[in-house]
Amino acid sequence: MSERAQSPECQVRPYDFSRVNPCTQTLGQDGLGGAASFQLPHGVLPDPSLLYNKTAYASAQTFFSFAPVAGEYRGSDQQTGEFGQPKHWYPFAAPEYTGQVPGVTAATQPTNLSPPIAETREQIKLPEIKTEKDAGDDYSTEIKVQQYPTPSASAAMPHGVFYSAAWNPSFWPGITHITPPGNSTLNPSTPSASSPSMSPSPPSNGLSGNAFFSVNTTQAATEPQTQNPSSSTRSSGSSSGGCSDSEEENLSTEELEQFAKELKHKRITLGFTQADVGLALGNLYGKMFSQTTICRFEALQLSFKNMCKLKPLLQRWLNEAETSENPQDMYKIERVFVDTRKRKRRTSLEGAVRSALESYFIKCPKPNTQEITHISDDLGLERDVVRVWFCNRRQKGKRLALPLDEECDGQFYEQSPSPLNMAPSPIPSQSYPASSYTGGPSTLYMAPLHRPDVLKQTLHPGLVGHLTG
DNA sequence: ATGCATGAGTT
DNA sequence: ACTCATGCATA
Repeated sequence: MSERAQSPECQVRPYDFSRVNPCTQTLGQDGLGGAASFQLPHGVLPDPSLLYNKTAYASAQTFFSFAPVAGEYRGSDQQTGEFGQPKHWYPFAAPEYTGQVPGVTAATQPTNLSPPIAETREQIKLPEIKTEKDAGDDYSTEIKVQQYPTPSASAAMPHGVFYSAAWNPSFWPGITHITPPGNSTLNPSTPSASSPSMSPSPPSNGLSGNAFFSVNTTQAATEPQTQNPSSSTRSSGSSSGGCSDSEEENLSTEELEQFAKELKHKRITLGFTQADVGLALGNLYGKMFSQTTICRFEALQLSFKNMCKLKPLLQRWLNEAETSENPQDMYKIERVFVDTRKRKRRTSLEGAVRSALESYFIKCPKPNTQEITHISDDLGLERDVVRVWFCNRRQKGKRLALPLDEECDGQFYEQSPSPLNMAPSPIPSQSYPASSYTGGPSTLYMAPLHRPDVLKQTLHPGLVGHLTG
């Protein structure tokens, strides 16, 4: 069994809403019609150009010298509701609304109305890596504000061109293999929103001119989508089987891919942001999600299981949104939460350090305590930072198949017999295929590996298992 | 959109 | 100590 064969299959638990994400992103970041995008993280007007400027990972080379103390922490001090809009403020983490009745369309009654509190945080700049040090006071009581954007933004219309969904299905259980001859999973010819049937209810947004806006009421209507058994061997793993909680059916990759695309498309058409969707889910079904998650869902960057788990919810939301008279209501429910918990300040690793870590990773993706210490020592990082980095790196490696070609081509990293022997090779490897990041969103999800053999060298057994079956 | 962090559940 | 789901913060 692979690692992913874990059982908590239906752990769609209420979660803890004490930490609700505030992401106030708006349309435009989707890499699609990017037009109207006025998001204000902290009252700072971002430069639209920035959003797309994925200036690769400037692979700092060769030295660990201290980064040019160019403060990277934006001086985002406050954000005193600069939107004339009223904001509902929940002084204390709203009690879980898990028990909410599905169907309560956006009717969330604000318990308390208060002016948002200004949040003040100080910036800490460290030479190389920025982390929180004594910032205990920094984020002890941050107020998260969720404000809703103007639906009109939906004017920015996509054109049906999405990223070339190329997340590697081969990492998912059930997806037997890569490139099955013929009916390959990655069929660019997504026959999805092909039927130009107008939506049953063009939202009051007045944006109904999208001829290609197809709504498959059949599919969306009643979520029970137990369809398409075409998915070969799925879910074999955890025999925990019975997931009474959510209808996580056997979905095929195509389906998910298809749905993700559809979701994104329609979401944008309806004028919702990813954050809106996440919020709406919470209000409608009691499970809130962040912009990040919705984003990852659309980008197919979640695990297969996770995708399957979320699909039904999103499906329902989509259905609601399409049917609703006032889709805007769905996200009008701006909320503010107070997160009293402290979170370590996100450390920002310097390019060179990342490269070094990457090198280490290639040699040994799973360093033990000792090795971690060694690495952290060598790079002058906190052990935990290193540990977490590796965790995330592994996780990332599973989500999207890394452009292994690049990594494997670099001959210098052979899998040393004994990882323990890792030599601190600060060789800023070209591990980070910066090139691939410059070409825009679509290039990121590049070529899913088609070389299981090569994979073995780099990935762990568990994954290989899926590949070689 | 993605890097780093957190926490629950596993192994 | 790891995996996995998820999210905050940031580019």
